[in-house]
Amino acid sequence: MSAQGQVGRGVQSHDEDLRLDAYLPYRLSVASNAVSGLIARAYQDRFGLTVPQWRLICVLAEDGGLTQGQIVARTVMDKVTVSRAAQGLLKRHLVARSDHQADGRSHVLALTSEGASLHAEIAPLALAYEAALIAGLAPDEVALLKRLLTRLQSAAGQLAGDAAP
Amino acid sequence: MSAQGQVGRGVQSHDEDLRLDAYLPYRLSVASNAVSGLIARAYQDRFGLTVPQWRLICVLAEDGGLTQGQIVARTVMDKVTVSRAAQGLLKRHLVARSDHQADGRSHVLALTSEGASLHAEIAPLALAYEAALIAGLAPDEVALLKRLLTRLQSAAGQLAGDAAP
DNA sequence: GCAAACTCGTTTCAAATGATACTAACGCGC
DNA sequence: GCGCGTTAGTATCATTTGAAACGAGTTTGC
Repeated sequence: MSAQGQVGRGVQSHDEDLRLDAYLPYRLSVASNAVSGLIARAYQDRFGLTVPQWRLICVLAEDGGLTQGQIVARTVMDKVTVSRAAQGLLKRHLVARSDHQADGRSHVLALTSEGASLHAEIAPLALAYEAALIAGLAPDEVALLKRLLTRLQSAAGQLAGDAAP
Repeated sequence: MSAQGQVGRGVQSHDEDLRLDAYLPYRLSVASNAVSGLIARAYQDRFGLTVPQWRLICVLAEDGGLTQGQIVARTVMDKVTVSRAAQGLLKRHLVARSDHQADGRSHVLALTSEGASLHAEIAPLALAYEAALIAGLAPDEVALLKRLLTRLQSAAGQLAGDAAP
C-alpha cells in the first residue's frame, strides 16, 4: 500500500506503452537466468557443487572463518539456504566447523585444506567464465554495468523495504 | 567438455583473484533477485498473478493470439511453465482458447476483454515500477544497461549451446 | 495409404526453495 | 540465580521448478 503511493501515481509516465522486450525487469531476469544457468551447470557437472555451496566456499576463501549469520549478511542468501549448503559441504569435508568460543549457539565455518584446494581449482574457471561472458565489451562498460546493477539492487531494496517495515 | 575448451584455458586471466562482490554473475543474480522479488510480490499481492502469468498477458496484449509454442519462443520460459500459467489464466477467464484451425494439437490463446482490461490496469503500474527503479540514472545509461544485458544473455546462450548440441 | 519419426501440450516425479515453527543458547533486568 | 525477550541455526511443510515420460496429432518416406 505504501508502494502504491511511491510508485502508482505522479510519475507522468512517458505513455510509451509496455513492451516486454524493452522492460528492464524482464531483461534483467532473462539475462540472469541465462548466466546463472550456465554457471550452475558448470559447477554442478564438474564439481558437484550447487551455487549456494560455491558462494559459501568463496566467502570463506576470501574472509576466513565466518559464522553462518555472517555468511547470510555477506551473500544475500536465505539462512535456510546457507544452513543446507553448509551441511552439504561438511559432509564432503570441504569445510570444518568449530564451536564459537563466545557463543554456544554459533559455530565458525572455515575451509579445510581440501576445500581450499578445490577453491583454488575452481576460481580460475569462474574467472574464465566471466571473461568469456564479457568478451567484446569495453572495460568501462563492464564497470558501469556492475555499478548499475548495484544501484538497481539497492533501489529495489528501498522500494521493497518501505512497503513492509 | 567443449566449454572446457572454450573457457578453461588460454584466456590469460588477469590473475586478479576472485572477489565475490565484483563477480559479475553474482552481481547479476543478486540484482535480478531483488528486482524480481519486488515485482513478483507486487503482482501477486494486488492482482493474484504470478510472473509467468503476467508475462503471458503481456505478450498476448502485444502480439494478439499466439500458441503456447510461440509464447515459449517469445518469452524464454519453459513450456511447462507456460502451460501452467495458461491454465491459471483460463480458469480466471482472463484468456480464451480456440482450436488452431490447421493443427489439432495446438490452441490459440488470446486475451478476453476482461484480460485486456486487467492488462490496461497493470501496465501503468509496471512502467511506474521501472521508472522508480531507474530513477537517478541517465537515459543513456539505461539504454546501455539493456544492451549489455541482452549481450550477456546471448553470450551465455552461446557458451551453453556449444557445450551440448 | 500407412508406419516411423517428430511436435504440441500435459502429466508426473524428484529436487530446490523459502516461509514458518521450533530448539537451544544468550543477555538483560531485577 | 531466574524469567523474559532475542538470536543462531535447524526442521517441517507447502509451493515452485524443470526434466523426463506420455498421449494425441501431424508430417515424411516409401
